[in-house]
Parts: sequence; structure tokens; C-alpha cells
Amino acid sequence: MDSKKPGKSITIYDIASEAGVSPATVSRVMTKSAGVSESKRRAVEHLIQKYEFRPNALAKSLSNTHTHILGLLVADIRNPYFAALAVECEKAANRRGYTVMLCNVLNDNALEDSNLEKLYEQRVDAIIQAGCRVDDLVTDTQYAAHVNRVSRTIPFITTGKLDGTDCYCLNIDDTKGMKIIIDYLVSLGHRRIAMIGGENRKESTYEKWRQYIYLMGKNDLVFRDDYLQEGSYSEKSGYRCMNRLLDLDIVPTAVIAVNDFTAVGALKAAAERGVRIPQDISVISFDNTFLSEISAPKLTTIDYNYKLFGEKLVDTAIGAVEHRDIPKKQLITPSLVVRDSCADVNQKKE
Amino acid sequence: MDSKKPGKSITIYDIASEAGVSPATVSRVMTKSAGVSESKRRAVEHLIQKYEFRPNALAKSLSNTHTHILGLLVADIRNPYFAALAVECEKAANRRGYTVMLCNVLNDNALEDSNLEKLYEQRVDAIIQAGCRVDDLVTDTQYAAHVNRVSRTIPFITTGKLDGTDCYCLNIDDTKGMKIIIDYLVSLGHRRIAMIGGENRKESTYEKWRQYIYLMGKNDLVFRDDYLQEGSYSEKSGYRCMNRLLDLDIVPTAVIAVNDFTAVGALKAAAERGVRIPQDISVISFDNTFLSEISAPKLTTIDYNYKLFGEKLVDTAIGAVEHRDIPKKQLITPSLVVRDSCADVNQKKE
DNA sequence: TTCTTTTTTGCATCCGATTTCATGATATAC
DNA sequence: GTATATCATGAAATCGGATGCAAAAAAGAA
Repeated sequence: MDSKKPGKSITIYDIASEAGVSPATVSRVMTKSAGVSESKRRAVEHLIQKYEFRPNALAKSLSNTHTHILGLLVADIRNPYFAALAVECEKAANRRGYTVMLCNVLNDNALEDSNLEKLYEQRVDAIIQAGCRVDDLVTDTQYAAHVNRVSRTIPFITTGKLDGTDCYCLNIDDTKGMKIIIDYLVSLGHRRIAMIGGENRKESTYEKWRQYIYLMGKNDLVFRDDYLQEGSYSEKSGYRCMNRLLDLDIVPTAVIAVNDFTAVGALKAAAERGVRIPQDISVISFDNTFLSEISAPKLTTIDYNYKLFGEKLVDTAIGAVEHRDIPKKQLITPSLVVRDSCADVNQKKE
Repeated sequence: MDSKKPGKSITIYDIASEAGVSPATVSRVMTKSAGVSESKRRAVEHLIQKYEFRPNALAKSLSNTHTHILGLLVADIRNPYFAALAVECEKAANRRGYTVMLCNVLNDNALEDSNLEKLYEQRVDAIIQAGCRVDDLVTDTQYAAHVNRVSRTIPFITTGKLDGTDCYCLNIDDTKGMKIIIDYLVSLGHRRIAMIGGENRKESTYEKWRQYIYLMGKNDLVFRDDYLQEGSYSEKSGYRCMNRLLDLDIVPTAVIAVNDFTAVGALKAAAERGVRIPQDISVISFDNTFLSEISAPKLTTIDYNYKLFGEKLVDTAIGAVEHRDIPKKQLITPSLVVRDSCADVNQKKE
């Protein structure tokens, strides 16, 4: 039957008995705590090497009530934005001796709830939530209550706002991001600027729109309702929105895409209709995922500084775990990455 | 100080004492095991509801020696291929009551080793490894030894081959994949077929090349050394390889890219030089990630059936955990997804 | 040498579940 | 009404480490 799969792993008790010491001493060696004589320490260490002993993390966590695991809930890891963020979180966590436990929400509320419970049952030290329902403009109160229950025992960090809960919020400063974009386009001489993609129920998109409209007015630029094309976050959506813009009587000279996917769709629509980017129309987007590097032309885009973002997320989580005094709200300032998709309106070259 | 962060979660003991029963009874209710009177069961269930009691998974796992967690080591989750696979693994695992613990190797051997140890310390029930060193043609013997030690106690499933270890291997049938491609191109009348991208030290790439060369001969097609352009797996590499092909005296009529990234690079090179895809040259690739959907034109590509792949990976893992009789080697048959990047050579339309 | 002080060491308990086993309570059979 | 089988229940051990505490050993002081 299970001829060779007994595979019981060895324990500090095994080491202890072979070394002729107590399990407590082995434990002290493992945790490098003081008060072990040099001779016994060496004896124990030798056996640890010999058997390649690796302590059972479950037992460890059970006894000292922390797991050194951070739960990370993301909307969908297949989206390069979340993948980039998740990797940076994992790196940052690793550097600090923590592990990340990743769960995908996949736009499924039931799955989001069950993942939340799973992380809770695993007694992760903190939960970081990026995307998902937390980004919705109007907080689902039942969900908020759910989060509140969990966050009573486990620190909760979110990239949304999640009103009515006791969470740490860490956001990208979308207001500033949009301002950087508009300033840049204005500096290139653009006056007819459109914006495509996104859903108004999403906090960050809503903020971008609001800021877009505000800055249109403030800079005395052309604002038309049909220059703000609502959609979603997909390439298809960008394609559709861009086509609608290209059908207008007066076509904009610059298009802001809500994210890289949308921008890629816009590029495709333009290419199909023989509209040259950036000579005829400039395109600029948010996210700076690898898509902006591989698209043709490469996209000028707002970078979220994933490394810093991930690091702050993790630091906030760990800080909360260690009861340090962490601000409840923090903002990350984005920056502009200039590539090839924007041009000066006055230098349209043939 | 920690004014409101005591947050001790409740236990079966708390429930037991309030219900006036023993912890054992509470446990029986939790695990839905038989032998609890209806009255006590209801009393306990009521308290579980009331306090929203969630059992400590650590304690549970410690006592019954399985965690219901599957470790998943991937090369880099930012690569859409791994993201697609990871999500399918997670879904499949969830369906079977398991959780996935994901770790990125990020092309860093030390990180790969430490992740392996971390998963071992967590006592995950099984480890699935996709990409990483396992895909190397020549197995690093030291690494194999390392894996062997872990796989003594934890079933190990890999998408590579990993000679000299006791692992379950689950591969894509690249031989068949290449045959499907060549057959398809031949059916479209192509005779000058090139192949770009990949590294010959990677098992799956090596197999593709070998099969490509073999089928060139078998089908009596044009084979030239410079039609096989070695590179890597990036968009940049595809771009460079494609340019090299376009510089040749006799340009191929079809190009096989080792993956979607490479194909996207090839499309970009072609576009820049005014070469139309697919009218002038057909491009076909492996992977079928979302890139093949958003590229222009959309890519005809080999699909790996991520759902089935993830499912088999997870089933193999769980099967091994449960000591069921699982084949040590399995193959997944890929299929062709026809989109817009290949054309019949005889119908070059102006 | 004897009395302190300091350092080592192990015993025992805890963390929070599961599970075996013995016991007491019920139900069924004769 | 007694004997037997069935069922419900809790006490206690277990999983594998961490750690407070007291005892033992070693080191220092007088």
C-alpha cells in the first residue's frame, strides 16, 4: 500500500532525544535565544544539519499566536496591474520575514467572502485588500460589517476607502495623477482632450473623471460631454470608446485612457482607421504595466510606483500587527513615464 | 497603548463552556461527525452563529496533519501564462476544499530554495511547481537532491521533467503542439516556415525546435539554419528575431513564435517595416494568453487549456496526498485557436 | 572552603483543535 | 425484569513547538 509514503517529519523531540537534551533546549537553539551552553548548542545544531530539521510552522504559530503570513486579496491576478503589485508585496514581505498568501476574488462576492474567512481561519497576521469591492464608491454596508468583524482581530489594509470600517487606507493619489496628465498634455499644446474607459461606481475612476472635468474648466479647455466616454477597463472597451471619439464631428487631439488595457484598445481602433499615434492623436494612460512597454507605439503613462506601493502596503500591515502608530490614511504620489504615444500638437510631422 | 487590539479570537472551549458541554462535543458539531444529540447540536450551533466562531486552521492542521493547502511555485506571476495557470489551479483547488499558497521564484535560485523550504515548513499537503528550474533541460543535481528531500514527505508535482527525482510530471504535449502548427501552416500552403524565440536549455523549447526541424524534413519543406532564430521569451526578443528574418534574402511566409510575447514583438517589427500580417507573412504562436486577444491582428495560437491543466495539476496533487494511484507522467494535448494572424499563401489579397 | 550570584537546563503548561476510549444513559431483545 | 446492544458524552492524550519557573550546575566572591 503506502509502501514509502509514511514521511513523518522529525520534530524537536526527535532531535532532543538523540542529542540527550530536553526539547526546550532544542527550541532555544532554533530560536537563537540566549542561555544555551556552547557545547549543547553545537550538538543540537549538528543534528539539525544532519536531519535538515525544519520546524513545523503550524505548531510555531499556534504557540506564539502569529503566523508571519500576510493575506493578500486581489481582484484578479491575471490583470498585470495586480500581478505587479502582488509581486512587489511579496518581495517586501519576504524582506521582512513574512510570507504572502494570495487569494483572487475574481469579481465574485461569494468568493471574496469565503476567501476572507479562509484567511481569518488561517490566522494570518494582517489582510491587505487591493481592488475588489473595497474600490466601490458606495460601500456595501453588509460587507463593511463583515470586514469590521474580521478587522476586530486582524488588521485590515485596503487600497480603496471602505467607509464605516476600521481599516488602514493606502491609496494612489488619483487627483494628482490626473493633474500630471493634463498639465503634460497642456504643455504639449493640447486643448481638445478626451477621456475614455472606467466605471463611475469605482472610487478611483470617479475621482479621475471629477478631476478631469475640473481641470478642463480650470485650464479653460474644451469640455464636451461626448469627450468623456464611459466604458469598462478592458481592451474591447477602449476600442469601442476610441471609435466613438473618432466618429465625432470634432475629434480630440489627445485621449486619456483609464488604464493600459483601454489604451491598447484605443491604439488598435486608431490603427485600423489609419489614424496615426501620436502624430494625429496623442494617447496617454494610467497604470504603467508591461502593456505600455510592448504596445505600438509604447505608451506614455502614469506610473504607480509598484515597489513603493507594495512596500507601504506591507509596512502598514506589519506596523499594525506590531501595534506601531501608523496613519490610517496614506497617499502614494504617482509620476509620469514619457514614452512614444504623445506628441506636441504644433509639430505634427508628415 | 493597545487600547482596542486585544482581539483574542474565541475557541471551542469558549463555546463549550457557554453551552455547558465539553470541547469534544463542540468539535463534533464543527466537523459534522455523528453522535451528538439534536438538542446539544442545536445549542452549540446557535453559539457558533452568535459568535461567528471560526476554528483555528493551525490547530486543526496540527492535530490532523494535513493543511488542505497546496503550495504553488511559479516562475513569475506577472507572466500571463503563469497567471492564467495559477488562477485555474486556485479555482480547481477551491472546488475541492483546498487553498493555494503561491510563491514566485522570479528567476532567483536562492529564492526558489527558500520558498521551497517555506512551503515545507508550512507543511502544505503538496507542492506544484510550474516553470522555474524544473523546466531546464539539464537538471541541476544539487537541486534535484533538494527536491528529493522535500518530496520524501510532500508529494511534488512539476510541469517540467526533473530527472533523478520522485516527482509527478504533468506536461503539455509540445510535440503534438508543434505538429498541429505545422500541419495547419502546410494546409494553408506555406513552405517557407521560420521559428523564433526561446532558449535551447529549456526543455519545452528544445522539444519544439526538435519537432520543428523534424517536421520540416518530413514534410519536405524548406529548412534553413537562419529560419530558426534563437532568442528568449520576451517581446524584445521577438522583435529582434523578426527583424533578422525580414533581413534575409528569402523571407519566410510564416513565422512560428515560441510564445505570445515573442509573437507580439514580431508583429511590432512587421508593422514598423510595413509588412502586413497576415497578408504578407503569417504569424502563429504558443500560449493563448490574453495577449493573443488584444494584439493587432489577433493571434492564431496554440491553447494549453489552462482549465484542464490546472485541474489535472491539482487533481494529481490531491490524488497523491490521498495515496491514490496516480500516473507519474501525464500529458495534456493542446489545441489550435484560429484567429486573424495566419493566411492562405495563395490568397494574398492586395 | 563556603556562600552568592549567574548561567544552564528541564519540567510542565499552553496554544486550539481532533480523536480514542471509558462511562453512563437509552433503547432493544429475551 | 434482566441482559445486551446502541448511542451520547466528556476526560484525556495528541499534534509540535514556545516559554515561565524552579532546580541544578557553574562561576565568582569572601
